Amino acid sequence: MARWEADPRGRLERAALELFTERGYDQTTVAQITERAGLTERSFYRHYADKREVLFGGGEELEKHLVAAVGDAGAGLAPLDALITALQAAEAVFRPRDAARKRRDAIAANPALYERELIKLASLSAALADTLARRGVDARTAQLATDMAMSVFRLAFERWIAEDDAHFAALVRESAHELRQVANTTGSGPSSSPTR
Amino acid sequence: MARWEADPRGRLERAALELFTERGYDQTTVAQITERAGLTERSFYRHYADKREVLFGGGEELEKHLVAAVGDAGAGLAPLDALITALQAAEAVFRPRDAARKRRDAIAANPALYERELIKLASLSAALADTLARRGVDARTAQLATDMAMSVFRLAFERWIAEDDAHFAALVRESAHELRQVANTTGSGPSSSPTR
DNA sequence: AATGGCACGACAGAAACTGTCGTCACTGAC
DNA sequence: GTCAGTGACGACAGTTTCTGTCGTGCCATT
Repeated sequence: MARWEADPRGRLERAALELFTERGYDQTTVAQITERAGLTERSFYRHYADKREVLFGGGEELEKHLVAAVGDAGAGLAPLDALITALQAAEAVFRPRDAARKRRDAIAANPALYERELIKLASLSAALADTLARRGVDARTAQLATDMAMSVFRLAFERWIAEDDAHFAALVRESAHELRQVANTTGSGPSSSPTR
Repeated sequence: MARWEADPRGRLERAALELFTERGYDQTTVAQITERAGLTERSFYRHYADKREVLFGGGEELEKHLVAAVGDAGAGLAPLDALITALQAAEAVFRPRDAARKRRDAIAANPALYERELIKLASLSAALADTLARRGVDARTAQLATDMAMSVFRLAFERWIAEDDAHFAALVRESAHELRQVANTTGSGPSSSPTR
């Protein structure tokens, strides 16, 4: 017989999301989370660097997945095209929509959690730009392309969460198309009609 | 005679930047900052919501300045053009280059500070997008245009800090030009030659 | 059966932050 | 001139987050 219950991280993450939803992030202490999950406060910090981190367990998985996808798609495509292509495969590592929604609501309700969300996205962005750079793309070009791709990603993800039967890849394509329109609608740039 | 020394915020911010530079953010306590600035720990939290905030005093000023500039430039320009035009006036509210450099180094050396930097930029981004939206720009278009403008801003600011006699407005124009090139270099978009 | 690794509990403590109350220079009304 | 605010601060206690350290018992390897 095992000395402790299984899957401590899963228990902590579920307990945390419940409590954050019930009473808010600030009003729940780490002691309450660990009490509900059935371990001690000290053990919480063995699994997570700080209190916020308990909501961001899947971040590395998404990063690895997208970095690999950019590697695959990178062949003959322009940097932004490679990124947009890779993004379309992201839905595979998303949480179920309702869990993603609860998590999003908790983050939106608390600036400290939003800060953490931002640095996770920045880390993802840096990893993608680095992947492009390793494939010979100029550093500034990689940065600009990745920033645009992340803008598309955020927009598509918001819409994916909001619309019950949305298909993420389609939202990515639509958003990327809109982004290119916005980039080109200008007095000084090419006045060609948008992509079709 | 005044009961207390003048400019407590200025003293706190200078003391904090000194200490962060000398021994790092994590290794300096709020008590040390307030001791050097000549007041108590409790008063620190009357001026700043938390320890990190002491490095981000000028954020509101930049935000107001840019929001106003977008309002002025908004007339007949496309959203992204209005933002890029506004950004070119940002240097007026920058700190001296050496102070900006120290601040940047402290932020780059500490993830917690970088998180705060990101949420400040996100707040600026939201304010700019809101300004566009108030002028009748579609919400998604405003978001995409603002994200691209912020990408240009970050890139231009990095270069402004790195190069001793750089002119910010010129860096903004160059970076915006590069961004449009990257957006257009694609198999599906317009294949016209870049802006000149 | 001995060995070491690993995940956790138990405990102590530093540092970040908050609540509350008292103090005193300054301000404006009278 | 005086006298009740007001505002900025000090003093102090308390909570919560986070860290350091050590001990314990299950488990796998040999």
